[in-house]
Amino acid sequence: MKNVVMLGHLDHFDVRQILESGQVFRFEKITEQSYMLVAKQKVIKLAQHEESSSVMIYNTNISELDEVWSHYLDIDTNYAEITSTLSAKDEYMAKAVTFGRGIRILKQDPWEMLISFIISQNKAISHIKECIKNISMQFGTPIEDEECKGYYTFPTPEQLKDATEEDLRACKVGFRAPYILDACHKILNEEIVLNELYLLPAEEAKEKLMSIKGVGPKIADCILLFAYSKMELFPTDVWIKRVMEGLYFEGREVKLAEIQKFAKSYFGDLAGYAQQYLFFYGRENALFTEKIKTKEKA
DNA sequence: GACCAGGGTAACT
DNA sequence: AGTTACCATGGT
Repeated sequence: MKNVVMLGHLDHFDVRQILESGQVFRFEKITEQSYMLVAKQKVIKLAQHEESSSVMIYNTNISELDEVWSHYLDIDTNYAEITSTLSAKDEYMAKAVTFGRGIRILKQDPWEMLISFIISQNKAISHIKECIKNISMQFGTPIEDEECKGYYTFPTPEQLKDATEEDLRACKVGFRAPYILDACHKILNEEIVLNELYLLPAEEAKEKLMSIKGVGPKIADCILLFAYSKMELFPTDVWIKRVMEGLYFEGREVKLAEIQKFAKSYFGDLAGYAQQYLFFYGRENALFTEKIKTKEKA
């Protein structure tokens, strides 16, 4: 039976920061303090109390928390240690960690991450969310739930294989439609077995993923970080590139390879975490100053 | 209407 | 090996 579960005394856990840090796309903001989240073929509501910061998870129960959500939400990782190590690196990193101290890196489904980040290329996050919602409604399965209606699972490869390129374009994925179909085929004919990638070193897993059309180094890094917990990776998108150039390269433009090399030596096994704090800090600041600008104009 | 978004591919030197 | 045009779509 579904109910409510509370996570109390949990530091380094901010629902908004976790969901709005660009790692997950299947959520909706309900109020300032609560979100709906679709994951693991289920729908839950996450609500966080402003002062006590305790988290309520609606539409689940204790055993499901133990079996599913605790792992998904990365509850057992010691973020106190991670943040203190990163904060000691430099002043800016310390600021980023303070700003996003409630971030956790979720352990999401490899197949869903693969398709989601193929869609992500050269798109804004809000639009990525729309595309994924369209695809789920079109090809996923309605989630049977007394409390939460109108939600759909992310389609399996078997469900998605019936999609035509036109179907996918109708979901607004544009030129990425053939990429999605190629991913589908390579999974179904077992040219790539996603579960085997957990066991491979990051570099080998990355090569396999990049044999799929539309999957380059950045997208492969995202999949490996957000689904396979390869925490040493440092996905470098346009935001991270700007932040890194400003911080560690005196503002001059540098190659992706140079940023990767620096991040690997500077952040080591914590590169993935560092990347997430920097992304969240850099992006929220940029969006904030942009908002101020447009307000001044008006 | 140009420019940008959690980039990558293919066709060029 | 290193550049560059182009790729859909929506927002500013």
